[in-house]
Amino acid sequence: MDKSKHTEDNSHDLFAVRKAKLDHLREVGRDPFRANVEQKQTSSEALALYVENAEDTDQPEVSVAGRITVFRVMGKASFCKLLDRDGLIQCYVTRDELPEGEYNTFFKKLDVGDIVGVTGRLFKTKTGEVTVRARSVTLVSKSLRPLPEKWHGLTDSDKIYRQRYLDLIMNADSRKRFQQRTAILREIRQFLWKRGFDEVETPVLQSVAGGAAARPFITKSNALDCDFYLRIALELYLKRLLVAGQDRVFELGRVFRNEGLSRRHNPEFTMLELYQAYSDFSGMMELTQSLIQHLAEKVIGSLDIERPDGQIIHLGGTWKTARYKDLIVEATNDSGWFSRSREEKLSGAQAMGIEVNPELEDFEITNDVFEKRIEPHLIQPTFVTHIPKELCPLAKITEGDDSTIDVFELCINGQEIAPAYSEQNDPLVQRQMFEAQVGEEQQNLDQDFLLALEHGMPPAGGMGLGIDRLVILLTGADNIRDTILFPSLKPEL
RNA sequence: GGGUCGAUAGCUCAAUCGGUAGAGCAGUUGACUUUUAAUCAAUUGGUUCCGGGUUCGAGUCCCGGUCGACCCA
Repeated sequence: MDKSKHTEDNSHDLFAVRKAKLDHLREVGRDPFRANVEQKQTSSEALALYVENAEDTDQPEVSVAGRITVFRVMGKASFCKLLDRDGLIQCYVTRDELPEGEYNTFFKKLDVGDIVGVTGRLFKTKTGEVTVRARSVTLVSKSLRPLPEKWHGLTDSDKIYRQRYLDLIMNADSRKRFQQRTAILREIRQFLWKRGFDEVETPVLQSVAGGAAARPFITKSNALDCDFYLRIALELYLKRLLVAGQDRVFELGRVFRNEGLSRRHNPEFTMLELYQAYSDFSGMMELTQSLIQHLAEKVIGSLDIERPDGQIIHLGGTWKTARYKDLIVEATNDSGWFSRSREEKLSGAQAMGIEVNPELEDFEITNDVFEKRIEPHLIQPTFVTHIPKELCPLAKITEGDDSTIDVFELCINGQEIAPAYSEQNDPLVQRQMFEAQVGEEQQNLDQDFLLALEHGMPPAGGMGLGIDRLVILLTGADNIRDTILFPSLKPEL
């Protein structure tokens, strides 16, 4: 994009007009970028300093800084609004209150988008808006590109994602959502620190991508002359730390899955995984519920969350639990479902209108029923328990029922958001489960992890929480891309 | 991967049946010392996503491609 072409009349060329203004500033000895300015207050801090019912001359002086987003020149007086990290503040600028000549030769030539510092006393306009009466305006960064239109803002979804900075400048909703995401991450850490968990960092580059069933990204180390996988889960390294004696650990980090993109999937996404020795899946149930309730109260300020469709999700109280098998029996209306043959399940699922890959294993057909006919309807928080052992090789078998494992999947908002287990710590059983899972592909078996387990891992509860889906839930977003600052997109050219 | 829809000025959008590409905002010039999408007057600005084709004539129809959104897998 070359916007710097020169023509006779370039008043239509917004870049050229601003570049000419920039050149002029340099000619008269003002550096349009280098000068800094002291920001003594943010917009909201400044507004809070206003003294009600006091004379204008008794109001405090403030120094604010930010990007001009509104610019109204009305002859010898002007209003502009500055956007900073807290929001907007209005400034009132007049010819007579700026230093001699500044108003006409400098201030009026500023543009929407420029970043300035403004100092002056507060006052209230006749429409009641607390405003800074400027006695000085300092340009600290000239903007060479126009901002999107002020009323409609930026709506082109492609531009919103590719030029997120414009979205964040223009759309207060978007700013708020990402501030909430930041607050969620902060409050997760606060919550876990209080419970004695330590935050750790484990490898992103792994020679075996384990801990989940997903296709990894592959990359290459030049120095070590070998391939690495980008991690698909955090689990196997965190459990090594349980072996090491770190009884309460968590990691909050990016994982990568080389699979499709959708409203609910981004190739890189953020996971919380935590492990607590001498706990189990029921301990995790308490922790998960408390954590999410804490986040809702602290960040959103309510335990009732409204979805984009208006439905309310109630996060208060003790959440419902339901056994996987009971949900399946209810959905299929077949109390004998689990004793049916593979072929009977296949035709049963098809009779429910589910497109099933006929190659699928017995338990996979059942899980298709779960994912397509049950999970989407679990809007209110529900712990789904006693899940078939085939679905997760890393958890302990339920005592008294060797077909299920000590697990829950927390479903909210129609999607799985957090699985938790009583972690498998029998190295021999773990090896069998792994071997059954990887089949012939022995290179996908993490021998080093099994070696660690053979040294003895304390019994532990573990939990994984998909942060992006949690943010969708708590902020009422309807798309994962609206919760990720820079979602994965195809290159433009 | 499949289906549907979309891409026109910096931004948000129009453009009838295939017949001179328009508006608002932004920009430029002028007026205006309490505005709130400020107002008033004048005015500039187009590779209609890209490449082919049909046609006297294509933003519009056809074919191929790129990117995106939604739905499905």
